[in-house]
Amino acid sequence: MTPPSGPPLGLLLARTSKAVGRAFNAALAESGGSLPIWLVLANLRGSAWPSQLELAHAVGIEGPTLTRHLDGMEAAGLVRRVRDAADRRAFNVELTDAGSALHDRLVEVVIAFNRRLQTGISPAELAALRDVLGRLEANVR
Amino acid sequence: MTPPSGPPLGLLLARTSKAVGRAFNAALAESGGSLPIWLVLANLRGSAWPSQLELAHAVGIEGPTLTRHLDGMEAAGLVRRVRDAADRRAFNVELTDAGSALHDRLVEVVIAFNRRLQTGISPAELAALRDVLGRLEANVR
DNA sequence: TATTGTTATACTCTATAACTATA
DNA sequence: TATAGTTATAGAGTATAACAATA
Repeated sequence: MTPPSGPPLGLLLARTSKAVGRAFNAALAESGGSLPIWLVLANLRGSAWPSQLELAHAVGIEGPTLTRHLDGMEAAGLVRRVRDAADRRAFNVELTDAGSALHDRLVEVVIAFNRRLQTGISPAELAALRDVLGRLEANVR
Repeated sequence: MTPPSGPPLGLLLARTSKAVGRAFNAALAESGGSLPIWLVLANLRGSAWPSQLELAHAVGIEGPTLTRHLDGMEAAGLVRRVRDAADRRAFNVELTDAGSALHDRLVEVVIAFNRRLQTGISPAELAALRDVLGRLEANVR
């Protein structure tokens, strides 16, 4: 018999992710980023998206929410919306040089954050964590 | 040598907690709750708080944010703010019967959610998860 | 003066519904 | 009619700064 230990797992997870999420956001903000900006940048770098909506869902948000972020990012000179020649309803979203540069900086930030986050945690523990996290997500899907 | 495996841990954690957090909120909402409401209720049941600010910090928010939640909860008849006789600046926040009843219902929701969340995950894995989660939080503090 | 809590205000992230322009 | 994306609007959760009442 294993007795229940401490707060419910959901609460523990919420608390941890709140703390980690805040620290992550703060780290990104220091370099001029944010979590959604980084997600968009990371999904843009390397992949071409057939539509903004698919990009949005890859990021985990709805279309209008992506529009808002892209508006801000375009105003900041990070991305460009180019009309698709074949289907003039669609846009191809492209990284500008500034967008690529920010992406590169944020990658460094993410790597450093990751290193800090993982301090004192063994590779085996990390692998187990990844595995269990994946199963938790599947359990609520 | 253990090669890097998959997305950065921070991203994985963000994604998992987003998914789990949404499902958790949805489960609480079905019974008329929300994450902050549940946190306030859970912290109120059992403990007496010397000040609202300490309650706020126990919940993980600032004073004015708690004021907002308490306003809503008081309007919904879940809590009562009673002036402290000894220090008339302070309020004692008390659960009403409706607040206690909601707390009881939400406890059930939380237990059920927890059960769903933990499906197929062994006690040893859960214990390891709790441990690692705690260390992750400490690493960013 | 210091503290408790509220008010005023604003920001970020999110969503749904209605609209425009293409197809 | 259907689809890609935007605009309009709204709501939840959060914070900081200024304030009132009390100590």
